[in-house]
Amino acid sequence: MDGQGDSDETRRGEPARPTLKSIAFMTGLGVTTVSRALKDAPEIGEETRRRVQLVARQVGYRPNRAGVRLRTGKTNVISLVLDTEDDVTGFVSDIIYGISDGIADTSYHLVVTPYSRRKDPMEPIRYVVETGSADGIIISRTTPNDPRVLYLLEHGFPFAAHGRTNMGQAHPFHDFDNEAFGRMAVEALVAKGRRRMALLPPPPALTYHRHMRKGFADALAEAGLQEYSLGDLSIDDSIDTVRDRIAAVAARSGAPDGYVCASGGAAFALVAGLEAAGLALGREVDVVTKQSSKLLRWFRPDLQLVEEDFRLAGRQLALAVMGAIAGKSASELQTIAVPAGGKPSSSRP
Amino acid sequence: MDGQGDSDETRRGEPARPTLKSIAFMTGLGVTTVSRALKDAPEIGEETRRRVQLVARQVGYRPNRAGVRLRTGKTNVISLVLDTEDDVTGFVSDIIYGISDGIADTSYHLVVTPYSRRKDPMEPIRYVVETGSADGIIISRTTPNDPRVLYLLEHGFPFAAHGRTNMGQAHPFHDFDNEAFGRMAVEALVAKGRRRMALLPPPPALTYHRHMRKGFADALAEAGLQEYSLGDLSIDDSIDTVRDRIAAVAARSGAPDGYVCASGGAAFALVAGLEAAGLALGREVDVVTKQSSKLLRWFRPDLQLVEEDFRLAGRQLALAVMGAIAGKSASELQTIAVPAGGKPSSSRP
DNA sequence: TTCTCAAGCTGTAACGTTACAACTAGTCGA
DNA sequence: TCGACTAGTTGTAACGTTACAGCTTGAGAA
Repeated sequence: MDGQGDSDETRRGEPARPTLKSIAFMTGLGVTTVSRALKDAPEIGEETRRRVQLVARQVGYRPNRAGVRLRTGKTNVISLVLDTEDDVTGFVSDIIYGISDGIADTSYHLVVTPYSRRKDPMEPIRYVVETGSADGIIISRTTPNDPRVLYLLEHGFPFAAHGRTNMGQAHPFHDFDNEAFGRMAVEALVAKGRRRMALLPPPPALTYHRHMRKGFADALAEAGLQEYSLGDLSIDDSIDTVRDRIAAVAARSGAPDGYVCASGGAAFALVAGLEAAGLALGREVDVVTKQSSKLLRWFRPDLQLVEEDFRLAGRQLALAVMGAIAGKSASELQTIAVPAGGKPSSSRP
Repeated sequence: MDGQGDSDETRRGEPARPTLKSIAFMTGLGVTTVSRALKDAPEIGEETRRRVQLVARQVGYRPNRAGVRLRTGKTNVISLVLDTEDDVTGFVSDIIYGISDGIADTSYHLVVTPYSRRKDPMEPIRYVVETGSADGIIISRTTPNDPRVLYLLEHGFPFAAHGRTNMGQAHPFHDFDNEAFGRMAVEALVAKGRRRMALLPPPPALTYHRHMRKGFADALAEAGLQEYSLGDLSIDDSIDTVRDRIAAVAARSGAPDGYVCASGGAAFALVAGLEAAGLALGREVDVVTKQSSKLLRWFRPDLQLVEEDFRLAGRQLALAVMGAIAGKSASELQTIAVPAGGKPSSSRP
């Protein structure tokens, strides 16, 4: 509609969206004044400010994001970088809802930027930073020496990591206390009289593998027990792999009688493997697992569950990135969620 | 960095992002020519076009989204409007991955716009349309007379619905053939010798409730059977509600011996209810359910499963919105996924 | 030679916003 | 009376892009 002058109607008869210009016209002020008045700049007169804000509210003024972004570089976007191979258990949706919750009542939008683990994990990060398509990034599957974290720190780009690193540089993160989980899981098994403990851990590349393993190992040591190793098996292996490997292990003599499982999804496979070997939960063997979906509780009542709240994680991550964008120091933007309740619980009375 | 002239470095020493202007300078051409050359406009000379495109590729030119958006109104954004109360089973992540897949290699970004079912479902729709913050919208939980669809049609705003409507107006959608599911579920139960069938349906407000109910009813009629009604129970009820109500029903004499369940999440609760009443799957009773997560198959091997592919749904929805944005007619943008395999399958050999 | 036309290229303005430098009017002190 | 100052307001330019209306050049027709 170039050169059609200051019509306030578009072709289809919708009222044109109000701009600073139209508010300036209505109030008889200059565009600059209106802009400043709306953001409570100090050099605007009290009455003018109120008048402008009243009119703006009346006509439903919403700043044009493209205009702001072009002029200031501020995108009002947070980019969630996701691994699309992930997520057997569907915790991603909870994280998304959590983030949405965290950015509600702010001007931020959430953009989902996917990548495939099998391709280059740096690719989406570089894209966002180079094109400036977001003000901040949320990453997950954090590793101890994460190249994405390094890159983002080097470029001074605001971000928050789901999980910690081990690189000697502070950065915003939210994490679940997997060390505490590992410890309390073992303690619960010990309390049930189990002695031969195995851990089905997260993949070794991820930082929280170490946390969980430490909690697990510490508690074992305290109880004077040895770990029964499952080799390189991890919750990232396919469901069928986990089931078959566990079935094989469980059939041996001296097999574990207590399992700690790092994810709800893998717990299904783990239990299936145990049962394939003829073992019954709560009889020959016990399992403690983190649960993300509520469904696990219906799967086997004898499973010992520790809740991990991914909505909370999403909310915390949102707050952390926004803090980083606002320039807060990293040390203020680090949170760790402790496992709820203190004791794993089963749904068997 | 206003008024600093044509420096090609930013303060932090990063090379400035190339713009049309910088490419124009490098090639010695005008900005307009470069713009036209990059989009293969016909009035540009063959050699010039190639030269410009070469340089652009070399320097890694990416059009500035804010610039395009401000000038043309094109946002290159697709908005997925999600109900944050939803999703016990976590299928949302699969839809998101599917959409991501569908928009890969296009210039579209995916923005997640959440709302709460308990608040106004129109709110996010109006927001997107009024602020023009996306080129197209994907909605789910479609109802037969969906006010969102009406609004979007009236405003000529491109969208795709996950699920059909019944409003006598064609629009883009993707749907799962729930009628076929209902029918084949009953047939599978009949084949197992079950006679007293109950349906645990989607909430009555959603369109696919009717589809599933029709398939269910038709197959019942063909087999000369009557439905055992579960009253107003639906898969949107809480897990505990479903379990308790099913347990109560199952304890009656003449209780159903065959159940059709509309969602994987609810199946957990349904089975829990049956077992609480002392019934065993595959013995006194059989259950056919749609599965979204792969996990259901490990829950009870005797469950009869019909796979619904939500990644596919996401991909189709993405194609449908993009088609709508491109101005294709609605009739070309309607797809229905048929249940795979033809027969519900259990993991019991 | 002049005119017309097409091909190829260019400059200007505008989208909505904000940084910046300026301007106006009024107040106050000397 | 003047100058200095402050509070409040303003216009201009620019962010990167594209629509549009030109411009230039050379070829071909008359």
